[in-house]
Amino acid sequence: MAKDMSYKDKKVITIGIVRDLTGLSERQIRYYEERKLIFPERSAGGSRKFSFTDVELLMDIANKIEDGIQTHEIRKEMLREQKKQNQDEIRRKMIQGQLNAQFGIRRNS
Amino acid sequence: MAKDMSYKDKKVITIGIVRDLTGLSERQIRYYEERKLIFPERSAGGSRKFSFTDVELLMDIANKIEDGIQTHEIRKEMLREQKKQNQDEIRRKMIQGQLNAQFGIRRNS
DNA sequence: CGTGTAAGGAATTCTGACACG
DNA sequence: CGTGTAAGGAATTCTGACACG
Repeated sequence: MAKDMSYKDKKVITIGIVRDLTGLSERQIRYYEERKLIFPERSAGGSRKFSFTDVELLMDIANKIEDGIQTHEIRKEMLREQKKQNQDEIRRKMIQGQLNAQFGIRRNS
Repeated sequence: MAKDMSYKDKKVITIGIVRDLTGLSERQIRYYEERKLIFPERSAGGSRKFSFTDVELLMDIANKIEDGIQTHEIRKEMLREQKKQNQDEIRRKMIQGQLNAQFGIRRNS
């Protein structure tokens, strides 16, 4: 049922490692979280946990910042992409629903 | 040239996360390293860094320990597998070498 | 706006050792 | 042999704030 995440999306990397992986400062990483560009999870004790996807996203963000794009703009971009992907998802499911209605239940929702 | 490791083999997970992921105690994890069953890397400050592959291996190890197999046996098993894989690798390269000699250089060593 | 930094505290990790069995 | 635990210290991470611009 629930999308069961590959390694790439598992939140298991602490901020120090992310710093080493991206070359960004911890300050920058925390700031981008504050601006809602990334969403690390938390350990029981409160430490941030990132995924490889987050690491890649951070590098994209860093590039855009260097190009002078503001975090607010980056966030809006990301929301637009998110919205588009959601719509594609809905469309896909509707088409699948049509097929199911005509030809019966199929595997792979 | 150098095998460029997928996410699965990157050493980026600290011991606390590995503990949560495997259900093992930190003591057990450190002990299996001491017995040369796993080989975490180290951060600049000395903290262990594991990969997802290590995490999976640890779960296999834990199962074998439960079955009463000793760490020394597990290590020998692993060395045997390692050896076999190396031989397969050599064989593969030799065959590829033969092909190259007869039909010229090909992509994908 | 984006980032550096010093501050103080809490969580994390490390090693070597004693214990049990 | 494999694992728990208390011990002391060092490395890691956290938050809120001041600074600059």
